[in-house]
Amino acid sequence: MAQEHDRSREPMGALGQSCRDCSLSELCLPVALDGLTVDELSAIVERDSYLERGEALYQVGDAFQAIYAVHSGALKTAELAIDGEEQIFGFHLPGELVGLDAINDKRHPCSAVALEASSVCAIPYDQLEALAAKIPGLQRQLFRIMSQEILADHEMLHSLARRRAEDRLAIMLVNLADRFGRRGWSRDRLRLPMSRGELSNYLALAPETLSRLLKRFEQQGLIAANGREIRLLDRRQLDALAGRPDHPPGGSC
Amino acid sequence: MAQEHDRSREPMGALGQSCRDCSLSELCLPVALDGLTVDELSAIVERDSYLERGEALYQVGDAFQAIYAVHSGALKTAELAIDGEEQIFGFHLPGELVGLDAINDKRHPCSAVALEASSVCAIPYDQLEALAAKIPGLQRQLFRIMSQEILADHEMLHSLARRRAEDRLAIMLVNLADRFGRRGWSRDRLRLPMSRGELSNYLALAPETLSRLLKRFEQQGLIAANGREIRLLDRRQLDALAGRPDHPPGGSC
DNA sequence: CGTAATTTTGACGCGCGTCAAAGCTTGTGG
DNA sequence: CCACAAGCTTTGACGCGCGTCAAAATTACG
Repeated sequence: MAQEHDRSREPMGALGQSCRDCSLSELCLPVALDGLTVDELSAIVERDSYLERGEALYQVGDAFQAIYAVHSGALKTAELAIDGEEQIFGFHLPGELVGLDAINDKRHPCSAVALEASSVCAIPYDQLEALAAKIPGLQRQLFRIMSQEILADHEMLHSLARRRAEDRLAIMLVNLADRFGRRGWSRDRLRLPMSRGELSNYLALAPETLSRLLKRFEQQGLIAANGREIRLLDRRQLDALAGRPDHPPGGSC
Repeated sequence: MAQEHDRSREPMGALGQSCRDCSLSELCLPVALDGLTVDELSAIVERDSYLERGEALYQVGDAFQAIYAVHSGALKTAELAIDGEEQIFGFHLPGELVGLDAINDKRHPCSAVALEASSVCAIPYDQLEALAAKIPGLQRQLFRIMSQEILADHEMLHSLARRRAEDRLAIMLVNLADRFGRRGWSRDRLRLPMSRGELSNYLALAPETLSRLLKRFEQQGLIAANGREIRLLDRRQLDALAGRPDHPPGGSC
């Protein structure tokens, strides 16, 4: 549960199915909950369920029963716009939570779909709420996580709305690198879990524009791209494009 | 998104200074908390503090101590971008909460400034958290409010990012009308609390573009604008532009 | 290995930002 | 109560970033 320990580059190490150290880290991480709490939390968490590429964890309008912690793989949340086009709301990497936006009206406002073979833990919301009422540390932690999501959304919101395409891509790349980095992967080498089309969709760009930008970044020596493999070669300049003077870990999106 | 109960159309009724029914309505409204809870909540809420136009409730980086419920007037939350430009994150109308994005790292990530003479109630966060631990209904309510904010942000995010200027303005107008409407004001006649510059800033438009759009909307008979007074003349068409088939209440921004 | 889907490349056009300047407010001091 | 200044808001002219359309090149997958 400690942050930033430099894990092996093996995705999940030898932890296998146990939810304790992987998927729940978002809940346990920032302020270490004590062992008893973690045990109680583990007790209500349902065993991993597996999703194939393209399989939905839930659909728009489904009744809200649980929030989910991504264990391995990656998900996208999306809805269909009026014109029938998919609109991607966010990507969810291992260790992150999905479904927080459904608490209010007890229905999922978007679908969650696996980008690749993935596994997730379900945390039944009723029980989580009850447990949070019993354990102040957990309640606090939940408030923090939600606050963090609100903040990250605000930042993404304004990045997307008023930065140029170039900046948005830089923001996205360092954001992903940081989020993978937080889970123990390399901070300057990443494998994108989403297609170019999905990425451009999320960034509100035409796929063509994204393609051209990646090429330009490569020509400028900022990155090296090979399919979904991306290496960040000039982190300082990318950070500058992304509008951060130094590089504190970014928010989630 | 709160749900559509039809209150009296008088702005604040005769409630005067009492925080009980006005500023805290966001906390009490959707699922009525019982009387005892509301009393306990009222007990920890600090008396209204008044802000003049342009006065800051808090600044970027200030220590987080309380969340605030807008009682009257209106606030904007904003930060200064790298280039020195102000970037407006959101507007906060009577009955809405400000400061939820500061829970996570105990510092305000943006400033909150009064758009006009305003009054707010401070709700000390430590005490709120303690009370929420004691009263499950309140905890649940807080989770709901935060979830709602996350959802509303997601919606605004994608509105701003991938809709045309025209659509964004329509979205904003119906959004504001709904939010005022929820507080008992007219749903087709509103007085903007923010300047054109602030509105265009929030919508990520040039002020000139906003001006031209308003003119066009007027020529098309969608609205009647006179300074900050706006009348929505063709709600159906505005909803269509905003991308809603019918008009469910919009999110907050 | 063939077919479909994805990604890349090029040509072109439009929406919206930018610059400049003219109204139009709002506030302050004489 | 008017004069002048310092905003705001509007209007017009112009250019560029990025979307759109079309087609080639590459990759993914049965």
